[in-house]
Amino acid sequence: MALTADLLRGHTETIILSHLRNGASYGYQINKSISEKCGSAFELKEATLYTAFRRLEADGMIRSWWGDEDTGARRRYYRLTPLGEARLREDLAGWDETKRLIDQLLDLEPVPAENK
Amino acid sequence: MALTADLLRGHTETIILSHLRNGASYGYQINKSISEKCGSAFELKEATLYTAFRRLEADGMIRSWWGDEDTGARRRYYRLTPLGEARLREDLAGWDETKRLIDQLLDLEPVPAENK
DNA sequence: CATAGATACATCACCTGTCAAGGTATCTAT
DNA sequence: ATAGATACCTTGACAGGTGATGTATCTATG
Repeated sequence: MALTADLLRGHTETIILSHLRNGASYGYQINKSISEKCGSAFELKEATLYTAFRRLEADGMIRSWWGDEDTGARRRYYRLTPLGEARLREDLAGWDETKRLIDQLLDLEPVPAENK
Repeated sequence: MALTADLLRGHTETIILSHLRNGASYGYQINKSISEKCGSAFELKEATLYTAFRRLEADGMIRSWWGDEDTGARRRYYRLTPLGEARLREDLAGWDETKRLIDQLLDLEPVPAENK
């Protein structure tokens, strides 16, 4: 298992939603932003990104439209829907809970020593 | 996506290895211990557990043997190998890094505001 | 003694998210 | 012209998780 390959599985959608919090953006931009944020530690693959976009839009979490650029390659913009905003809030809470849960399962947290 | 379904994917092996840190144990016991630790929040499924055991043993991370119980159902015990101990150390470090990385990707960490 | 439930192991087929590989098209710099 | 960046997309394969199902033993209950 690679250092950061399967460990981020399931977080892709949350990461995307989070990147749309501050306004609409498009795929390439989001990917760039993510890459810059983690240096060489991790890279969201394009295939993963676009399949996640599909899923999120099919689920009504984001909406997309073609930009009207008259120069350069066309861009498909995405923005959060109200559903997506709610989902993001849930996911953030879920991540917080997940962190605590895994920490506990790995004995990284001092557990109240009343068992045994 | 459920609250804690796909989010723990990839951590199963680490969780198992961690549970073997304090000595040998067997599948059912490990599963019970995990369940108790997280209440109703999460449950390691048996199928998941046993396939993980297979993988870990095939990779030389754990070793197993049949217990000599003369009463009750037979038990297959597992213990860490030196390889497994090393792997656990790596995984724990990896988890720490993963936490920081995801936090950053979700804008949960104050990032040095020198970009843009 | 029949029944239910806990203990304890195991396998199989399926589902889902990830990703390598490949593709298209436009603009900019040399 | 050529290379490289920008920008999108699809396909097939893979791997881990899991529901369903099966085995066998022991204990408690009426």
